Amino acid sequence: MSTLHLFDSLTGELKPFEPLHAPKVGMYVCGPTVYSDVHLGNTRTFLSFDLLFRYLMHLGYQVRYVRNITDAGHLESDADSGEDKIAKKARLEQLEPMEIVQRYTVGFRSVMQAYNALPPSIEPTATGHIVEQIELIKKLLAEGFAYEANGSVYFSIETYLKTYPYGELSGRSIDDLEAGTRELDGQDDKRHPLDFALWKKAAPEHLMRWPSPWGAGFPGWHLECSAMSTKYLGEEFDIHGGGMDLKFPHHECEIAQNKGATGQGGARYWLHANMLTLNGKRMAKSTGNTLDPRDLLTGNSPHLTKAYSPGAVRFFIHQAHYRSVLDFSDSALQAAEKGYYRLLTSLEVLRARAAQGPARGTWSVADWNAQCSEAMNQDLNSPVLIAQLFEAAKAVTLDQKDPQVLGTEGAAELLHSMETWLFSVLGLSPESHSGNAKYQQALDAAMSVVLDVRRKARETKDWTTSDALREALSRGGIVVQDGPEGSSYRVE
RNA sequence: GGUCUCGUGGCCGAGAGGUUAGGCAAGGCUCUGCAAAAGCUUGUACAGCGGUUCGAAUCCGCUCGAGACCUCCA
Repeated sequence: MSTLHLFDSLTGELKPFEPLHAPKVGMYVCGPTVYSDVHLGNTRTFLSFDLLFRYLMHLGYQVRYVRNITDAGHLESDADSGEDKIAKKARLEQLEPMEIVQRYTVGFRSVMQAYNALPPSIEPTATGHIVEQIELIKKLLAEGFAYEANGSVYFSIETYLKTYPYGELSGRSIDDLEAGTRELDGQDDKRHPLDFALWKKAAPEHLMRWPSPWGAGFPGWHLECSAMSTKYLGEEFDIHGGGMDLKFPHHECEIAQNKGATGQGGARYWLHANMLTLNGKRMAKSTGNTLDPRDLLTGNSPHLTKAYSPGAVRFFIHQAHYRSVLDFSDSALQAAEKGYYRLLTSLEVLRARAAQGPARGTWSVADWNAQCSEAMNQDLNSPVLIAQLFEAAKAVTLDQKDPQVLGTEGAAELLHSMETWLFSVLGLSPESHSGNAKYQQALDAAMSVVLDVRRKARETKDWTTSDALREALSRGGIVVQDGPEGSSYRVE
């Protein structure tokens, strides 16, 4: 029996997972900035952490999962003239900033729900924690890690370096970082180019603003996560997750803020989910190389040939390891969908299995389950878990011919286990291929009439009529299949 | 320019110093009026060039290629 190991970005190692206060686990994940629709890349990250959340609960942990909503807006640039992203969008659309926030927050939640991601335990907003952020700045000022300049407050990297290292998470040296520093306008207030803002003075036209001891302004980019993770999970907690692109500077700064204020770096395990690429390039709102997760469900995108179910998309995502770059393509998604439906069919076969054969079969469900756990324990290796599910499907097929394979109790256990892995852990939903029950009933009724006519034609070997009917139905998206026990149909 | 990651069979994607990943597609077979579906089965891959080793796709070096970060971004 193995135990859960997670890859910690800070040490670059696979570490055995030992919670600080088992069976409680604290987990913080950087959520979306709600100034536009989430794209499929964002979705992948959140589904990766949903998988972790689910697996931790599967292991019996009581997880407090905190995922923030960034609604205070980030600067567009580091310059003093920088404009709040949310405020900018608001001006463009002639809306209140909080209207933008509300619209995209609702959109984000509906996408997460559509893809069967469990809601986090707490979903705190940055604007709801201005007080905590101001308190954190006060603490950093008191500790000497921050300084005020012209109504703004900055974190001092030089001071910080006297006590702590900086750049550990991203593996960067100060020299490297300085080499990469660019000249930006309006940075006069900063003492050092690597310093970052904790509080920014708001320009008169800036819409999102709050009073503070340093005047009207708004919080810096990295502050909210430090403030909210500390508030809800403590100065030291178990897991912090986010997208790979947040590693630097966001998480690096977060660690510095935490250590500066509390002496603790925050999380003990830093997890980073890798990017989803489209056409070999990173999906990003700013470049337009994006795919809306909702479009996958309608098929309404130039990148798609058809609509997919949320389960098929999730299956596709979990067929790659969360730390690998995954390249999206319609054909890859189709391949995943076919495999996924095969597994669901196998599950239906297992559900319908007659109680026959011995109690235990020759195929060990316990061994199989152990292998599934082993896969997930290796840093959430969902691709291997899925490969195991196909092994189970193979056993189900063998069992159909020979009930000695699974046996009565074995089959029941396998069914329960497969459902657990597929639905509870991988977060796939037990979907029906059909839609609305009322229309399904009506269609069944109509089809039984048509198939009956066709059956009569076939009995008299009137292949012309029978094939014409099948052809016509096929054009309408109904596939008819003839089997030994008659004909069946499915909608494609 | 700096830091780093990756390059696996037709495609997607695990693994990893010697042992079958898995899925999809493709070929063959079974079934079948035909078709479909389903089942069985086949393929022997790890960018290139060197090196270490009894043995490397897996370790080291170089080359080529791709990507990420260095600037808000999951």
